[in-house]
Amino acid sequence: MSKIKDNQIYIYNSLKGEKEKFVPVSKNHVGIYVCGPTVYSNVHLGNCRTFLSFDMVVRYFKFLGYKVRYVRNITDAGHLENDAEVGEDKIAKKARLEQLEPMEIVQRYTVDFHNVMNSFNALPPSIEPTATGHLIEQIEMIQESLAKGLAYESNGSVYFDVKKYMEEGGDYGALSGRDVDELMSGSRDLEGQEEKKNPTDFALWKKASPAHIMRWNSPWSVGFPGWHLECSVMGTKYLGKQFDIHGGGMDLKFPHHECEIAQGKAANNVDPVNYWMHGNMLTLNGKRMSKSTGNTLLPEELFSGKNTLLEKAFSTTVVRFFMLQAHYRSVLDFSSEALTASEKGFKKLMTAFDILEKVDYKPTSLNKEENVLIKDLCAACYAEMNDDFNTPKTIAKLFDMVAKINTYNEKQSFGQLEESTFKLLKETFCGMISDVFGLVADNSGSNDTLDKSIQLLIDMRANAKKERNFALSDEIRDKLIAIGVQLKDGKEGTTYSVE
RNA sequence: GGUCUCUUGGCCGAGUGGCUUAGGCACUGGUCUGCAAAACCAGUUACAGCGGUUCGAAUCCGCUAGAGACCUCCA
Repeated sequence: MSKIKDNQIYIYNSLKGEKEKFVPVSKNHVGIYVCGPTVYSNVHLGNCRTFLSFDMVVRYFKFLGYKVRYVRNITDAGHLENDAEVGEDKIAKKARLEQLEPMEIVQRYTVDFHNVMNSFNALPPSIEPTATGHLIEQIEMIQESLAKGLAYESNGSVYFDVKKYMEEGGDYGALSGRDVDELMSGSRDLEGQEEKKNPTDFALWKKASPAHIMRWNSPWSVGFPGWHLECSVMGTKYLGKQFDIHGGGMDLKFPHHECEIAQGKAANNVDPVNYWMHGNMLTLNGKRMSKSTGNTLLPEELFSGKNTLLEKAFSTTVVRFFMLQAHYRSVLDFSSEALTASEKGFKKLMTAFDILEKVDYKPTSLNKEENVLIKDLCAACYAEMNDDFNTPKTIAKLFDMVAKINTYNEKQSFGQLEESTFKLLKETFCGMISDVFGLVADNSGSNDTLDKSIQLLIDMRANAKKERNFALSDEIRDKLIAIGVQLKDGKEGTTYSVE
């Protein structure tokens, strides 16, 4: 519990445009809502970045001892498409093309999404609600807005009245820095526009066209809920009318999150969210990954290496580490070269991790300087994380620790640290890597049999060296490296690592 | 067209008024080794351009150039 007290987190609040002291609604508890995927196709790496960013955020809160309720929705209905078949549900379109039930599509890609998230070692949310599972609540929220005069019905559809909302003290545009008057004049001509009082008004309920397969009954028409409603409904239902953190990708800031604020405020007379967090985009070839433009990379292509952009296959853990090396609010460009560099650094980090996990601590005479240095490094890790989850800076500190760990290991001098300092080092270093960053060593290739086999070869090589039979000892070393096993000669004997 | 953001060394990527040598990768030298690798130590390369504010600016302001995001479904 004291860890919470010792670590005051500052969060960059998109709503205010600055870092703010994090004070939860309920002491030692965090309620966080993250906009989940629209399940009409495979999630790509760009989608993954956002979810992994917030996975790190949730993990850090938990690491400090907060009780976290993490809600991340599945959007399985309601998003409109803006090409030839305007007004049609994305999911419905795909369903017809593939001659499948809409829910079959939803099921397939939900499963895919879960598999991908698992492979990245992302923690599952506490609640993963679906839009279709909350239609009653959505209809109720529309009714509330209508009752308050902040929404109006038009031709079977219901729209949110932004102008009225502004007149009653609303601040539509505050999150995304937009001027409502400009939006009123600058909006494009979209289908259904004539039903609206003003171009900025957005749909709460849409009457379904005959081609629209996903449809439900409502007091106004057979149709489907508006694009922004589900998050408002599910966020407040599970986290309260005013909750701590709402996260999502930068691209959702406008209009999605702007509308969410308006809906929430209209329904409950309070700002629904205290801290808005927006993760930045993962780019490919300098441009944002996007389903609609096809500029994407799928996780499975990464693991198999089957993409012209990739020189080789990469593991999920390396990709995760790569992403953590950049701050979540910065654009990150994906490239094979950058990933290769990360992979090498990651291995170095994990080697030190293994050393620390296995080392036997025996106190010797105290080295005050080193003792203080380690304590400072540990404190710095927390300080960097507390500063708007600055993972790249935290990682820089971890690498400083790597140098220390390696030196201590080589000189067998962990004992020069106080026992409490050693424990702190282990807890901080290993805790940040595995608990907060969710990084796990790739031990896929190693097991007991392998370990014994390689140990046998190490012994044989040692004997060959003793007899100065370097041809044999080098052959063992070189052939092992060709297989992917690297021998490491140290003062205390030879160890190995598996590629 | 409107709104906004970014431009850091060979590459990735932090930083934000005066020592951060950020860190990683790569490279160079050294220690270790039978030779290597690994590890450690040391070192090199920088703040898009121009002008301004300031005792001092990569960091603040302005202009120019380039890139990107949002304005429409999108993490």
